Amino acid sequence: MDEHINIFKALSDATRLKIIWLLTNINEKICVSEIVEVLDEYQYNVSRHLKILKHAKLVEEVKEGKWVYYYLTPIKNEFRQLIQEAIKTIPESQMNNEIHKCKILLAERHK
Amino acid sequence: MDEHINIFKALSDATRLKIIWLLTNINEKICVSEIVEVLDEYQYNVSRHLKILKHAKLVEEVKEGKWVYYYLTPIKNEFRQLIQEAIKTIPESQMNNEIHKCKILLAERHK
DNA sequence: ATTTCATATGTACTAAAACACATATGTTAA
DNA sequence: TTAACATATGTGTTTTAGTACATATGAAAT
Repeated sequence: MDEHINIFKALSDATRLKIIWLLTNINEKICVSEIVEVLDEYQYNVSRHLKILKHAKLVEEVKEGKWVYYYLTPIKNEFRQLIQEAIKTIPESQMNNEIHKCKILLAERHK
Repeated sequence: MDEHINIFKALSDATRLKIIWLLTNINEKICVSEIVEVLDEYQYNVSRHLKILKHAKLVEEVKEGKWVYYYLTPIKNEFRQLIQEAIKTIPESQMNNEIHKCKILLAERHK
């Protein structure tokens, strides 16, 4: 019960929902400074929100040099599966072009 | 975006999640005093939580004499559908026998 | 008409979450 | 070894959410 509530709570903030939405739609890991740029939010706030998402077991992290990359925790139960699918249905139009900025940024990265 | 956040926010409280879980599993409308008894919570708190669920468009109400019955808002989009299915996967064991009390209470009602 | 019952809400209090500033930690580059 | 960069966190402040008590509203029963 508490685990489920933690997940709902983690998703009930605009910044955090955007992060999860991005990770869901981009299907790549992304580092803190990239999220900061895409969401145009303070670095310390992004870090704190990521901590909450990690606590809810929605994301995991991997360190690579100076950077810390975050990615969706692999799904291991039906509840998470359905929640992820629900998030997938949130239309891109509602993300006031964060996704667009993100795509440009990721394209840069692949050069 | 805000609508989705409102739904997640509505579900991120134990009392409210229990109410939605009950409605999901009982598949019947239920009145305020019944929820009060089943969840063993103050009447005024239940009323307030129901107001939040109504605001998130998760429940609707129908008045019958002195009583106000609440029921799940009929599902009209995929997001809600998936959220409902996710809630359905939360096992009864996590609801520390509220569901049991509820079943007894509903059985009484059908006499 | 008055009492009783079911539900909702005003108001005050408390607790929890979000935010902002400064700064710490750790890593790479110069 | 110092400077620059990426990320995290301590602390204080503000905002929001939850709770409790009293009481209002409105319907049914006496």
